[in-house]
Amino acid sequence: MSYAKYMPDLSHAGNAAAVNSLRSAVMRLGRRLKHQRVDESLSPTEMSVLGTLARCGSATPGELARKEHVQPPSMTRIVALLEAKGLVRLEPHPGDRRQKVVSQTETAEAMLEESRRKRNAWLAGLAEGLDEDEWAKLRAAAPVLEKLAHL
Amino acid sequence: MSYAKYMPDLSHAGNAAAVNSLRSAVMRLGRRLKHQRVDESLSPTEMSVLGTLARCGSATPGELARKEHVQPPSMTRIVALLEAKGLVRLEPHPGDRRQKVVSQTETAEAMLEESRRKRNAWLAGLAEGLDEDEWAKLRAAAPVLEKLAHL
DNA sequence: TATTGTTATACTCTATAACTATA
DNA sequence: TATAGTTATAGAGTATAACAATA
Repeated sequence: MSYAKYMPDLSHAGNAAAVNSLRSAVMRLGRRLKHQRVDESLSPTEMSVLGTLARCGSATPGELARKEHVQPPSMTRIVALLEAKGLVRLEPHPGDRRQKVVSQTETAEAMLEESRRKRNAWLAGLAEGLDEDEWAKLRAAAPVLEKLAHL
Repeated sequence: MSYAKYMPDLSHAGNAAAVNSLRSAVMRLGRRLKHQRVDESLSPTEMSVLGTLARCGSATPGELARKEHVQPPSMTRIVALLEAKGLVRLEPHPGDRRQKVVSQTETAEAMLEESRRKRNAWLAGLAEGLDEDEWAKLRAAAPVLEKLAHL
């Protein structure tokens, strides 16, 4: 059709292969990482709620339900289970007696840290098969992937 | 404790931050990509079975159960549902009349291709917020991530 | 006797609908 | 009257146990 110098957008076509490769690798790695669980008794959503609380500090059941894309009754049950396991604490909402405030306990914090450690160790073990040049490329791309994940 | 030049292993400590960053970004991106579904009526495992069949060509129900980390009775049900939807074909196993051979249909192939397209488009849209330097880093790391995902 | 796949049944997770308490 | 959360109930997905057919 036309030459590259007149079509800067062709660089996007060049990126298409990279995008396809990234999608495939990220989804596969993500699935395998998810299997590295530290507590088999917690469901994926329960783990996710703990992660959200770790990021946000605390939240009401309604906020959690919206963030986890789950209906309020499901969150009621999840929060009750997490409380029974000593992983979250429930307090009355200051200023609205209908609401509650959910926050993570020290136990949950320690469990999340152990979970991150375990997954990091698994990934690092997998990456032992890489040479120094490949490591360098990963180190360079890591911050970009993080930016992408939070866009 | 000691100096870097006497501890080449410290390069692994230097990689630890990258590993942590990668783990976090890959899991988050993976979760978000999983939500970009082309057919809401298929469960995650059903989609995964189709993906496995696309990679392997065909497999017996027992092989599929092992690959998907699911018990045989669950795979019986999944295969039956996929067959009812016209996404897989069942044939007798040549040489062992206890087994069956499951393979994907053209319909499934087309659906998977559309699914890849949709996720690629979503990811490419997200990555529009990156500059050329960041793109270059992603392009360089993409093959490494693919290698990692298949190790 | 061991293995492949199926049937019968129960458990877990989530959803919708109806209800209670508070705003 | 609207909103936050709960209770009651149903549906989807998976597991275990018991069984049939074949190796």
